[in-house]
Amino acid sequence: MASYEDLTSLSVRRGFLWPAVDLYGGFAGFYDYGHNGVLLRRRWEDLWIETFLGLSDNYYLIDTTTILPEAALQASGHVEHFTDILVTCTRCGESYRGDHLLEAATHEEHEGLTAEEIDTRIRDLKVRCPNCGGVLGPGRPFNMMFPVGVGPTGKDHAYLRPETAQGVFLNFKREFEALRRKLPMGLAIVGRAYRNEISPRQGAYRMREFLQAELQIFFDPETFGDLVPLGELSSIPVRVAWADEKNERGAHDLPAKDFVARGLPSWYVWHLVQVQRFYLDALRVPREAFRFAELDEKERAFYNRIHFDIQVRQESLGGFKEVGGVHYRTDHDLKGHEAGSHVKQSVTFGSRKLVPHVLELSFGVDRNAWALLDLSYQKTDRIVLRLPPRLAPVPAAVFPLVNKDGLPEKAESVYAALRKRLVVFYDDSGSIGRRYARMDEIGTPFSVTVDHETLEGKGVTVRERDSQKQIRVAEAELSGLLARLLSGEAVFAA
RNA sequence: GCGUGGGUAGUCUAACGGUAGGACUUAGGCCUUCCAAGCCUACGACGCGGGUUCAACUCCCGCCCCACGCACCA
Repeated sequence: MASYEDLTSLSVRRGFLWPAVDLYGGFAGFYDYGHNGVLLRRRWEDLWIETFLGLSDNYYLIDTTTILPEAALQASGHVEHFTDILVTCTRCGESYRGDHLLEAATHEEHEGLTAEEIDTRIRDLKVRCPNCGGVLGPGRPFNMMFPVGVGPTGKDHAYLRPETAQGVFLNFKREFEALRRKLPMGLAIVGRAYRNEISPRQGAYRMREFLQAELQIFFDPETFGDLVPLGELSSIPVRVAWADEKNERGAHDLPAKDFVARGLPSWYVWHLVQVQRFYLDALRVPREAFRFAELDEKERAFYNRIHFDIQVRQESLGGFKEVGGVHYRTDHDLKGHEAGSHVKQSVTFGSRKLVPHVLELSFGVDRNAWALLDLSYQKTDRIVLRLPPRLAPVPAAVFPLVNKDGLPEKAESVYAALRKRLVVFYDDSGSIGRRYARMDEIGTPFSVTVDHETLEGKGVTVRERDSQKQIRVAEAELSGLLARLLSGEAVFAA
């Protein structure tokens, strides 16, 4: 159980993350990572890459620019759909989306109007503030994308990318050739994206600059289901909250085949199962703290036909919170870029000529890192981060039991040998108990102590974080055993 | 963006219109044969800017930042 304050305090004290630029009073929506935060995040990324690129031998990582010219984001639909005209009441100060006000007054769609057009219609229709009846002020455009002036004149309009996905779509044809024209093809990016959030909140949850890990899978909708057959997965229970249950606190289990019975494509359900495995088995998220949440048509982004959020229940954020999503984007993006660029995006695969469809597995890296901190946090007489061993920033530490009798020298040589294979931390300050406690706070699963018996050739002790129990291990077997404990090949048995 | 509450060492917290105190942490030392022990020492703070005042951490104004509620979240 971790309160928001518990986690921010620990994060700052132990070098995970904190508000950016706090030297100058802070910068809302931006966070910096310290040494342990970066290690945690990178271990999550490694596991993500291993898991999701491992779904096929034709899935790869690419890397693309974070600044995109207006034309590309026009074609993707972001320039239009990302800009809202906001209107503020001059009396009570409430803000509204101009198109929503007009829609309520006329029951007609008013998409894509300029601020001036909205002002004119509000005046003509005598629309007043729905809250207090006051006079509405002038409309002003608000774009969720950060504009960037490129070149000496700044006249070449560009934006910081609002999602990594567009970088993949822009490179689809290049990679389809380079990867020798095979479907399905998966292209992933782990990189930064930027959104000018109106009010960033809750630490790493809603930021203006954040890390995404996204895999775009290009496939032929006619055959994809045969390539990833549900088979024995069809009876696997999947945690879900349907759109009409989204406000409920929990979720229920439903066999995968029942999702298909409800009309979802079997290949989509197959990927839900894989994502759930990643959370439950690899990240060790407790079953009751995980769920997919269905989004109905009103909640979905303009490009998604099927959309389930991936949610993790976090005490510090007040319940289930989105950490990712599984999005069926159809051929929306490639068709959009085909129309915008006048470059054909259709390809020939087998006997079919088609514009491939896209399934997007999208994850917020910062949100996932935060969720891990939240779920791992345990406070009794001391604080312990019960991270899965593989995700711990520092997997092992080495201490001399006392600083005399040649123990520090021996411990340093054990440390020197271990660090050739692992990230290890050496500490000889304070009492032995204090050193264990320090490692517990950053989630280090195993601590090695050199004592007097070590000098007699009786090996070292290995202490496990969660049980505080110890086993004695011969020096020659130490690094091999630690490696097996971390990978999960061996279990700690005291 | 609106409203409410708030901002004092790394963390948690106290007080005051006149020398900003403690606890924990950290570093060094003594001691120590396994879970934040004890003793000594040291480092370290009033979010930023302006105003009032002989004097402002304290009062006033503006800004920044944080939490919560509303709105927003393609």
